[in-house]
Amino acid sequence: MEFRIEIDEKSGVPYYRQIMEQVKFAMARGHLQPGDRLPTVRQLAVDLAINPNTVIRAYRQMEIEGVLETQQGSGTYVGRHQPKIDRLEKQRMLDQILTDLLARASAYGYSVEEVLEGLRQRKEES
Amino acid sequence: MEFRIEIDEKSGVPYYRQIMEQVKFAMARGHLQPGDRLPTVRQLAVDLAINPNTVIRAYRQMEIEGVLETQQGSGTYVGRHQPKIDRLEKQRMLDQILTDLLARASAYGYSVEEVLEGLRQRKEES
DNA sequence: TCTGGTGTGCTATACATATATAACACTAGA
DNA sequence: TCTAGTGTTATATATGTATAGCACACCAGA
Repeated sequence: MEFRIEIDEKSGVPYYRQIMEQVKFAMARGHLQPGDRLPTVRQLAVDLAINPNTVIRAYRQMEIEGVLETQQGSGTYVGRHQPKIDRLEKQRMLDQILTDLLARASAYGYSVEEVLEGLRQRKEES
Repeated sequence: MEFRIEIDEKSGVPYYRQIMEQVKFAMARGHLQPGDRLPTVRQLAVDLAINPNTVIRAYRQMEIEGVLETQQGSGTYVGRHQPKIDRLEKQRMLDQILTDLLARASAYGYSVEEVLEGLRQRKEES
């Protein structure tokens, strides 16, 4: 399963929200299918180096929303009701990421063009 | 001056950070030039319908970083003396920023191409 | 000089976020 | 039945975020 969560500590976005967003995006992309088992609370907490309560908060919130189903003693699973992530929301998230990127870059004197060029080189290398 | 700030209440990103990001982004794309006067603390607070202290926090943080200069009684301005940064460190920082970006983008399922396209659009807008 | 607009400083309050720690309840498998 | 692993709950603590309100200091212009 190509499903990995990463926490950006510098983004200012609460950890539990980052977890929720990435799980939902993975579901929308099909990387997480209904019935799939999510990482355990404890394991994900260790992987992300955060407190288990923070993972619980993200999972529980998504269960309330109906996108996840938890079975105490067994695990947390992807529910049948897929979250709706429309084009607008995807665009908004990309905008947010790009704004954050450009803000950091400009703090070091980079222009949009320079960032663009740097990214092109990255792409070529891979 | 085509410089406008908007607050996304749903994003989870603190208001003062959104202000900082957008000011820096406007600088990067040239919409804000050194010496330009920023909106007053009170005016921006009214426009964004937030508390003046939140605006102050954003401005003060950027002054500490050296990107803004405040003149009490007069206003807040884009700094004329942008911080000098060692070229090597600058290059290293761009690498770091790009790495962070790509990690975050991939966590949300965006491809390098999508990120590139988003950046191109940003460039066109400026 | 006076006045209005500006940034600054401070206190207080409320809420959100994340942590640490410990216990509890349920499930699956040996 | 026992055990390990799972999600759950609770308490306490620290920090971050945003608000409200007030007083003060500085500057430019009338």
